[in-house]
Amino acid sequence: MKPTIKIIAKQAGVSTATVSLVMNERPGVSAETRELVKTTITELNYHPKRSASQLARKQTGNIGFIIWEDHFSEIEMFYSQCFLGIELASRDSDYYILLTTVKLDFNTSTDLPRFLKYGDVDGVVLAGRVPHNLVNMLEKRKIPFVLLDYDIPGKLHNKVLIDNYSGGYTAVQKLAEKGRKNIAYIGGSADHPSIKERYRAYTTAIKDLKLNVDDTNLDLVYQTEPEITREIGTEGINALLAKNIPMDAVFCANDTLAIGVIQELKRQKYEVPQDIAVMGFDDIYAARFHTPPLTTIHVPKMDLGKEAYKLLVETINNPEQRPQTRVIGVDCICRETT
Amino acid sequence: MKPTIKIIAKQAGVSTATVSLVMNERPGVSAETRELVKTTITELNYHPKRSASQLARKQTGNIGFIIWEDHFSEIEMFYSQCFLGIELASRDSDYYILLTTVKLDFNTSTDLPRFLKYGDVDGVVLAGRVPHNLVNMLEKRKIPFVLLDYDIPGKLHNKVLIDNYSGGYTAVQKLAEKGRKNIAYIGGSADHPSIKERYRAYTTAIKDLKLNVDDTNLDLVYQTEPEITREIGTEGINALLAKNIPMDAVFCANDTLAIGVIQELKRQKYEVPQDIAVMGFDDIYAARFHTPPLTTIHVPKMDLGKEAYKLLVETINNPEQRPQTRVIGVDCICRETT
DNA sequence: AAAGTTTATTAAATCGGTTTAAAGATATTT
DNA sequence: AAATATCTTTAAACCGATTTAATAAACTTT
Repeated sequence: MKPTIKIIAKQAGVSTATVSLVMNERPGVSAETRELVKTTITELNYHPKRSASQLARKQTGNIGFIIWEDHFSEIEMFYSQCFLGIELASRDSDYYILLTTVKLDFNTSTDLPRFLKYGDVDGVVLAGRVPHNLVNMLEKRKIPFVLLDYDIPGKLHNKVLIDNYSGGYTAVQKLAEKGRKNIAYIGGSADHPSIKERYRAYTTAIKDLKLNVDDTNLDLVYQTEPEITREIGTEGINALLAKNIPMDAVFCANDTLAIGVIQELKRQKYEVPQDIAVMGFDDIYAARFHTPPLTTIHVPKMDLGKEAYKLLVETINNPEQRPQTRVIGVDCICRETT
Repeated sequence: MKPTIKIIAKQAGVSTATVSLVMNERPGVSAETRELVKTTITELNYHPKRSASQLARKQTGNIGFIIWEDHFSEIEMFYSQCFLGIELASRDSDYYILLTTVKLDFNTSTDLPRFLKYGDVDGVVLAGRVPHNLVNMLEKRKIPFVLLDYDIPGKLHNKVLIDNYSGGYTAVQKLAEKGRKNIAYIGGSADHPSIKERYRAYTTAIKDLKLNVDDTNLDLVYQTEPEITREIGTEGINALLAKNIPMDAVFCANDTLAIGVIQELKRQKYEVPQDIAVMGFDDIYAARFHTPPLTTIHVPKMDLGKEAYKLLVETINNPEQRPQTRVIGVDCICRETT
């Protein structure tokens, strides 16, 4: 039988109250007693039962992680890595992470994740694009939450963002450093805040660095609405090539696009990077193992998760704290496509 | 304030015991009382508190999902999909799934997942290749568990497997139906039980169907130990081409390899499928969107997870049940590489 | 040395369910 | 009609922690 707090108390010759105080590192216990209790705890290998302490504390000890179904299944591991960062960070705390997916066309009353319906979490991390009505609902119900790599413009929320702007700027800068003069941009999901920022950085950098002088109309840009896939990359590069404007580099809004672009360029016998350099964004797993290995803006996904976790826990412990925005820096990893 | 069982009892004019009996669908309550209690429960939107019922029931209400770190991060979503199947299946039960990763060189005493160390799960699903000492430990501690897509030869465990053999056989059969006579095999991770089975099916089918007659030494095989990557595919196809044996099709032990193979074939100006047909295995997300779309053996990953979940819950509820093996069927999805 | 503080300790209530055992009500047998 | 069996219902114990409020002990003041 696993030991309980009573066993420990009896064994150490103190009350359960004292044991509890020691376990939770709270004052009001003499040094000797504290020591005594601690050794008994380790001797008997005692671990307090979660359900009991949760019941008494009126906490659940769980954190929810919500992600759009398609994102978890289909995009190349980006958010899974964020999840892993959270899971890792949670390991030296008392929280467990409950992962669930939602559909984007989701109905607050019928599709609500179980752990929200039954109040089984103390807070929630929302990864990537999530239903706005879900966010509103959390706000209304005053459930602590953090947006991870997502932003609802005009709303003040806790959020952890990638430094998309500086990443985009660096990307263009690096290409310029390598001597590229006519740098194109290919982006999908133009409505996603992150992608918007990357594009904004691109245009600014182009101007600042006085690039694309042959192209006064900023015509080296291909953007579409749909989700980002390799096919959009293929489509995009073809559209740009068709314009017959000088172009010696492409900055892609993410790696998946970039891989699609390179594939198509290779098919059409362009040499990468000799003829056209390609820069991605995200540094997904495939980027490193691509042939040739993709130069890209590295996003520390685990760190994103870690930071979201930290921010959430702070918010849980301090509900009155004003919503915060934390920005995670990125850097360029030069591989062989530039 | 959220209603408690007491509130419900008072509201319905019965005891908490009765409410509990009704909630858990247990006998000993008259039809009218049952009805009355049920309506009060829905009226007040009552949900029993997990921690309280867990404490009383001496259960945790959690199921652990353990996966090798590298598998979760790097292999193309295979096990993430299995996880999703489990998560989905768990939704209409009372279990929550706790996902964690372990390193393969893992030490039972220092690296034990938290939920095992503290006894916070009622059972565990182990996905893919996992440390054997972990399995032994679960066995010793009599914690219910199910292996998902893994098998420790010579040991009797609960496990859910892919029908690798029939999948492999079908693969060869389909290629033969398309008129292919010299079918090669490329496989990595030769020590993985699943891969072994696929290879066994290949050799048997080749014999049964009297293929590869030009090659009496079964020399159209490339196998290596390391993890499966696209690069191994490239390596493999080159090794086979170098042999200069007639070859009009390649069956790859999984899709990742297959994609590597196709990439290399294209680079070397072979036409797929005209010159060489390529068949994969797994039907990963990328297979569908590959150019050309990959013909492959579809593995219903969500169903794998679902079945593992069902089996685990059965085992939890009936610990004396003998270990079971459940095999999940597969089928060939013909796309454009054959 | 008595009174007042401060510190250490614990008895007992509490969290919100489940379950056992006993009582109460009904139905059945003799 | 009394005795027995069956079905409903519930009081109270229990699960294993936390926390409050009271007590006991040690330390300061005057």
